[in-house]
Amino acid sequence: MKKLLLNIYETLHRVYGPQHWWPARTRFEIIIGAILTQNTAWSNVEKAIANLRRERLLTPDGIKKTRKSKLARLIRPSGYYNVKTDRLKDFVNYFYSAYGGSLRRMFSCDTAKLRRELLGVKGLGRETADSILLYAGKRPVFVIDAYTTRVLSRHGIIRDNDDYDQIQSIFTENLPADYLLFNEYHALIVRLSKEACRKRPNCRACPIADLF
DNA sequence: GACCAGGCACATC
DNA sequence: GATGTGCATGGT
Repeated sequence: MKKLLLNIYETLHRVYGPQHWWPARTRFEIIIGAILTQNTAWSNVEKAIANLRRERLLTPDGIKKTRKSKLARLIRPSGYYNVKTDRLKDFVNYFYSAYGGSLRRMFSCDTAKLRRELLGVKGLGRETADSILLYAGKRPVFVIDAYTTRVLSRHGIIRDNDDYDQIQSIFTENLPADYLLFNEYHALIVRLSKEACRKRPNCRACPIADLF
């Protein structure tokens, strides 16, 4: 499995090149994006992010001080806007009460402790917490999302009923705990899934098909 | 007009 | 622990 996973990574990296993830300007923007993209197409999240940026609210203080009704209006394009407004508020409430709104302080925490804390915030599940840890915190935590599950399932590496932790352990038990590797690997999986592995798979365009 | 998209909380069994 | 449901927009 170790060899297979590295082969997949090397092949994807050779074919697609570095992906430069996460698509965001700041660490805080990564966190906002991670929440807004829950079960939502990224193109819709971009519109919401652009609205927040235009209003100069893409900051902890901006989210904290803005009324829910206004936040909801601005993030409307990303869908589930009432739910997500509460999630943004819940996150910044935690962020201020635990770390005084300082990303540097939050990310000076031990990874396991911070993950437990993030999972304790309503609205942050495993994927969102892990995305924050990996892409904003630069921690070697592998993110399992719909793309990852789809690719692994289609190539027979997992079964359909494997849960998040089981899938994640395939990566963490077989790869070195390297932030840059986990970042690039996950981004490449997303790229592969979009290019060749959608609902109607184009397996002839799949660069890793020969590795199995 | 159906179907899909980088989840999650909550109720119920 | 497993399963079902609500949340909502914009692109194909």
